[in-house]
Amino acid sequence: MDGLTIQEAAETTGWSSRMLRYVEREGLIAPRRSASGYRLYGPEELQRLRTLRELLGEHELSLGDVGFAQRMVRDSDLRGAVETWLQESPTRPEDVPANEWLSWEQDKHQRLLDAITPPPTPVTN
Amino acid sequence: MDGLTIQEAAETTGWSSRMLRYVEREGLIAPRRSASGYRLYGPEELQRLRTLRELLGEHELSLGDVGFAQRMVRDSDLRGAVETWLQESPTRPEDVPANEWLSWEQDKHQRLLDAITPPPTPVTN
DNA sequence: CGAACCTTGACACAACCGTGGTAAGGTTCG
DNA sequence: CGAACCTTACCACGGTTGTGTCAAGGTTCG
Repeated sequence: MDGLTIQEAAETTGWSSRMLRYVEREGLIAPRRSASGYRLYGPEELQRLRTLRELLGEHELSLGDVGFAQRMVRDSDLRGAVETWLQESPTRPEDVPANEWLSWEQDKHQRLLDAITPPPTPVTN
Repeated sequence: MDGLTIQEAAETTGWSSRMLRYVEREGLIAPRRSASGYRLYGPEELQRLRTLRELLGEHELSLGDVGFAQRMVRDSDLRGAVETWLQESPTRPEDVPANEWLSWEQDKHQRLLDAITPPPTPVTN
């Protein structure tokens, strides 16, 4: 069995083994399994666990938040919907198809610029 | 007083007035106030409330999730940190501290030796 | 003026979150 | 073999979410 067991991983990352299972159930870090079902944490998972810990500590966010961010990265449909809503204050109908999330990164400045120049759009109720 | 009061807004948007206050406390939609402190919902807020309702209905997410997405849009520091973590999945052995590698390599051979005599145990939990 | 609103604050409550523990049973390994 | 792990599943418990309701007091407007 190469890879650390859950308890060993817990000790080197600062999580409890209980939380390691929880993190996995949240869809964030799922180590591979041995033939008999034991979780086996490799260096990569250990590193991610540490940085995850750091991330949670530095900003005010929850595992659920990170899980949600991940969902948005993977589900472009969801991401598009949320992004669209967030930018909807200045209300504009036709919008970019919101492709991959990288466009989010690359376009962010443009989008911000767009967002602060709102065309006065009266909505008919 | 131009603008709908909270109850009127509730009726046209499908939220309860209670939830309208809650949505506001979540930082999502804050209508302007009259001189005496009454919430006054304009067409734009009403529209946003409706689309927010739609968004929550169509995807499996919470007000908190949308609030978090908004935080990420506004706080580029936070967004950067989360994005960085999410992209960190690819294996990068160089990032692993040397001492980590030591214990890793140390155990590896032993673990491998142990692993080459695996009884194919069917896991039946 | 008085009914019908509005405000904030508080109590209530189910459902979930984060976390620990325990139990019953399988796996590893000296 | 037997101690020390591992697995899942469940109980517990304070905290947060989402939602309603009620109270005490201010505002609007016919």
